[in-house]
Amino acid sequence: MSIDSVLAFREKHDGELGDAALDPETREAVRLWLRLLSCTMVIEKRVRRGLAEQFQTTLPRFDILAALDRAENGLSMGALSRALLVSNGNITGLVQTLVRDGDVHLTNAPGDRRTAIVQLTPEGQARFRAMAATHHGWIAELLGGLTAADRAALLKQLGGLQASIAAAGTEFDQ
Amino acid sequence: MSIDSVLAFREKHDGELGDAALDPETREAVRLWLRLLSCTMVIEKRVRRGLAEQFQTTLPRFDILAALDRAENGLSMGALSRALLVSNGNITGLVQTLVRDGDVHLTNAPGDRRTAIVQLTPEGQARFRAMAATHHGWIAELLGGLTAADRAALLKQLGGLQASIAAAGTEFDQ
DNA sequence: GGCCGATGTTTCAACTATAAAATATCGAAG
DNA sequence: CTTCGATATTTTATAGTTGAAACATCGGCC
Repeated sequence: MSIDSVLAFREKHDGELGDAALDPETREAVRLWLRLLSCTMVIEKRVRRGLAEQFQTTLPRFDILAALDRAENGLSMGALSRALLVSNGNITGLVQTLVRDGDVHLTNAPGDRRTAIVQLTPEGQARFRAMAATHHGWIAELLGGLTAADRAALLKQLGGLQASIAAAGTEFDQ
Repeated sequence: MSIDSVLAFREKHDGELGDAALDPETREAVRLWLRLLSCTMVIEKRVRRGLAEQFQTTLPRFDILAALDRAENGLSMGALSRALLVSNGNITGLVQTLVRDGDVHLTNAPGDRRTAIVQLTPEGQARFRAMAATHHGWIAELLGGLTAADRAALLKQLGGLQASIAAAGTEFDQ
């Protein structure tokens, strides 16, 4: 199945929720959510496939390397977990495989024997930067059909969505 | 960790990719992709948590029920796989648990003994519709901070993104 | 010094997910 | 009819993912 046919299918069924009586505002919100999800999943699939085929690695491993490359002096397990929005236990397993492969190494945080600091090895950093360049190319390709103005507008609207989500989140907390 | 802090972290690091020399257009495209991913993941997490806590079910199972509720006369395994963008083998396992729980049943396609047709049972449909109503409420809540105009604009822009992805996809195919 | 709630990490069971190989059936060409 | 490429599904091996429980350590408080 091509990416085309996926989008065609999604588009065809987009919004046909079978909800007899549904407030139009809610209906539109759900429609928006389904489209957001569809876009994300298709791009994610493309990246996942590329990482597997060209670099024999996986997206979660790549994500960890990316987070570590951004951080100057490594990150703790907990910080990685929060940065990538995944559970603590998940990070433990992923970091173990990265240690095995020589991409990262673990040290103790000075003065706190609980926290383990994960850092890129030089080889890990080199491997990551090669992958990142290719990865950025895929993204540029997938998003290349939009004009720079389109991309800027979408970025801004998504910023508004983040704010909306955050506002809903604070309501839960109270 | 609250949803707030997730977004705060993502926002803080958004775009800081550590890529020394990177074409500004590509850099912006990657920034857009990260923000898209962040929004999707946070919403998905909220839905996943709600389904687990309030209905003791999971997002993939809900997705299958939703696809079947949309389709009038059931869907084949393959059609479900394509509709949900997941692998065939995955569908097999998920449908098995839904059959066990009495939400769906399987019949043979008339005239083709290869294809199995999955259909909602009356109980499955009733359970799904109750969940869907609550689900729509969560979405409306998370997206409620946007104006109707914002949502419409975002929907349209994401349509453009789908077109861009599809265009990139056809290039791969050739 | 010793308790003890809070914090950081790992372990565990259950579930999702994929690609590739295996199985079953179809349908048409000979 | 029967062979054979194509299609639909399941099986298998490997990896990700979660929440909750278990474990380890911290840091204040008495």
